[in-house]
Amino acid sequence: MKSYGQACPVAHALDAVGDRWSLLVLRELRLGPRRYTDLAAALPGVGPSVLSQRLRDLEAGGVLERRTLPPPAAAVVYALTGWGAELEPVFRALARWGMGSPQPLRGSVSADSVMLGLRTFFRRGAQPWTAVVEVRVGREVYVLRVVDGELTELVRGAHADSPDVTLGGPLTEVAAVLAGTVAVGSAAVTLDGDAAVLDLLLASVVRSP
Amino acid sequence: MKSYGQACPVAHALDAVGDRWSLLVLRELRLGPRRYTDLAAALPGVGPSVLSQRLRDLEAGGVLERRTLPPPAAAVVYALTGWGAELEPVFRALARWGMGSPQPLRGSVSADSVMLGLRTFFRRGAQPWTAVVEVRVGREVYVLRVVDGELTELVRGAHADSPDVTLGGPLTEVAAVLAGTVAVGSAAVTLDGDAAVLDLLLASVVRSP
DNA sequence: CCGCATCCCCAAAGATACTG
DNA sequence: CAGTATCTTTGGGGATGCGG
Repeated sequence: MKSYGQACPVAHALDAVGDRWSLLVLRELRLGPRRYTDLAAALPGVGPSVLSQRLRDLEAGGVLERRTLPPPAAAVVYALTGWGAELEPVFRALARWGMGSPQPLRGSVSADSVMLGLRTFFRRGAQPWTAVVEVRVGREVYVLRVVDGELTELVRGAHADSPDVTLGGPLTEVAAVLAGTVAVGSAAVTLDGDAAVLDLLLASVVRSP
Repeated sequence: MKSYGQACPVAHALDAVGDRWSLLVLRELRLGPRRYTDLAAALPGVGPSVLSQRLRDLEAGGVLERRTLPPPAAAVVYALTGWGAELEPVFRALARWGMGSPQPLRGSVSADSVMLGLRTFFRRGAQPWTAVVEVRVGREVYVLRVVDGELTELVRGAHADSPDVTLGGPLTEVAAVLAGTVAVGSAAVTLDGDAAVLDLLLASVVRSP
């Protein structure tokens, strides 16, 4: 796409990530590297040519990088660069603004989306706590680490450290629990480990302001 | 443009303001309402049909509103709605990210852009201060109000209150002064009023972190 | 003038098929 | 699995023109 031709930093940012699908591709990488096929599956309607075009543009723009994993994995993954990872405040601001929409959100919900909601609305609470929480939704596994009340890590995939608590269940149930809509006891979810840690987590997710 | 069809709040936000030119149109409204012709002039390359299309879409989406001023003005202006004004954190995040680009910003600089840089990087300092600053660049006039160290207002156009200090001059000179690149004394700018207030302002604009 | 609508042309997106 | 090739459709860029 053509550049806006303005020195304004907003225009410059949009030159880099303003194309259709670009920010959604990058959103998919917020929880870790993904393969081409994963991206295509997570972005219904994108079309293979547009996706590969975006991946090339974003790589050329220094926002993401293409990594070829060594054998025997022998797979290609796309990951955010340092500059790309700095888009986090942009995603937070966009997500908060989108949540405040007068019109309701419609469409399908993904597991990633549920987990990223935690990152968007996580607030450090009054008393610092430290824990590792594992969330298993469908066949996806996520790990989040809180150190001194700060969310320091939220990634897709299993983790080296054993979690203090594990929450598992179908997407809608886990989403309801994490959104605070349904209590843990009355939802069709499994809970292993320290239930108090999960309460601390839920208390740290503030969606109102 | 077609919806992304995802319930993700980021996707929903992009459904509303993700079209080409949309966010730049809204950026033009951050400092106050503008007319169609002003928008067209501020966005070189947009084309009248696309601009009016965007204005209609954004109005239908509840992001901006079309106002017909009463006679004798009898002009049409476009202004942000309440929800549209809440895009401010998105612009701040995008601008900060754009400034951190590994590639240099190229293109033309506008007076609005210079003033918005102040809003993007303004930080409340250690000691609170209160003042009204007027900036005259070219034939544009801007007024910014600081109350207790907080930037409470930054608008285009003259203001009712008389300013404590007025900075004036050509675009490049004023931009250099406000960016801290050039000292006030050695720039081709005029300064009327309390020079200490301008120093306080410049000290409140922190671009590094 | 200001605020668009129309028209034409090209570039980009969507969809499908296919290949190293 | 990771894309490319191809085709069709849609949308953007640019110029002109018209009504208020």
